Amino acid sequence: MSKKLDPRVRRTRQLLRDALVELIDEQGYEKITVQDITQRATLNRATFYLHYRDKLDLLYQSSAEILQELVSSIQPAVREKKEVDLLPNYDQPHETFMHLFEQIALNSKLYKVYLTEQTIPYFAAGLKDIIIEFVANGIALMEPNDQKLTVPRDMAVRFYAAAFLEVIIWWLEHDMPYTPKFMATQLMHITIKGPYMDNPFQQ
Amino acid sequence: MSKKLDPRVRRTRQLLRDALVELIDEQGYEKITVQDITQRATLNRATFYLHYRDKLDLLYQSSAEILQELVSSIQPAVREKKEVDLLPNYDQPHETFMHLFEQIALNSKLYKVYLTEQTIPYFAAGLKDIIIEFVANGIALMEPNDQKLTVPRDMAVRFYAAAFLEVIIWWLEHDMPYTPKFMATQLMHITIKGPYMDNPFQQ
DNA sequence: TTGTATTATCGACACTGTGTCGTTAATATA
DNA sequence: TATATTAACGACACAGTGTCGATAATACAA
Repeated sequence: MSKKLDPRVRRTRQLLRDALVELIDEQGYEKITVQDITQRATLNRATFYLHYRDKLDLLYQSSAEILQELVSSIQPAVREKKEVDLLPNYDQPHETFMHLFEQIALNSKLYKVYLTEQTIPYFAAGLKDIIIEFVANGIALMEPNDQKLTVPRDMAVRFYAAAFLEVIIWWLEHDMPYTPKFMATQLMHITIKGPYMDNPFQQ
Repeated sequence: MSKKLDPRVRRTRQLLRDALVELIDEQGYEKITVQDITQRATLNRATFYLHYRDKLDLLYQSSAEILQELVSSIQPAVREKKEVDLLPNYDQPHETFMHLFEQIALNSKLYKVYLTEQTIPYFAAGLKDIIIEFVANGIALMEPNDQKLTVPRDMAVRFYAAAFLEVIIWWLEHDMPYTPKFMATQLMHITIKGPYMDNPFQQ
């Protein structure tokens, strides 16, 4: 991944990406101009165009890189586990989602800004796609038979993926009041039992 | 609501709003300029500024109006019902959500464009807020005691609201393959029973 | 340590889109 | 039909964009 890239180039790109996050946090994505970004990064505006096509391109590349790191950090941890350990268990947090929360906590400033700023394209959608993968795998492992699902499979996958993403955003908006382990456990609880402790509708 | 507004003004605003939806569908929100919008609406660019501050203002006002219509159309239908009829039931679709799907179907072109275009600010968030209200009311009616919820109340509310919104988007993306009644029933199923017909974790 | 290739800086340019004039034309309603 | 309201139109200064060519700085290899 990290080729022998000129340190100056890495420095310049990092400055631009940091400036972008800061400015989005302060003013919102829409209001920002390339001029603003290069000014904050203490770089010449022409330098920006040596690295990115426009403001959106900078956002896309930053997002893709962050999300790639997220996936890379979770895959190996999960591969070590045996399949049986990945099955949901009411009192044990799911490994994948625990790692997900942990990794996000390491970059919480960026995730919070990118996920809560309403005008940011791509990032939330990209993260949702990643979670969709996880959820699809989890449901497939638990129940491969479509007939034994309460609703169409892809509807269920989208349902839980969006719900999980929302809980992540909730957690960031509240400045991470619980540990990743606790959060992953909570997801397990609500997914398995639903919202109510005593559910009169369950057989 | 509808004051004695000059017909020409209503016509102009409608032209601008229709042009906005069309152009977002064709090119995406970010690429569109005020010039594009007025050209499509066959209006002078200066006329635009007599009604809206900028592109975002047009989007906000259109969104707010559509969402206001949605809420207005659901409230009276629900008020007629007795409280007991609003409690969830496994084989009956929830009234509120059935009306929600029906109302969205009446304006499906706009909802589809506004909800699936990733770069549109506000609209999805606004609809989510509305659904949050419905969900919060539903859970409060079903279980007023916080101790008897599996997770913190506001976490559960956000969880299901985001999940419901995602199912609406799924439905629109697939060009409404099921009736509103069927969709509302499906939501009831997955919310009450979870994704699996036979759930070994339920007491 | 020095030479060379790469990258950043700088000032300038044409271009697009914005927001706002003042004037003139069109039109809804009384 | 009169009149008040709104739209159309052309013009303007301005902000931001994307791209030049020339010059300066710097990383890295010999």
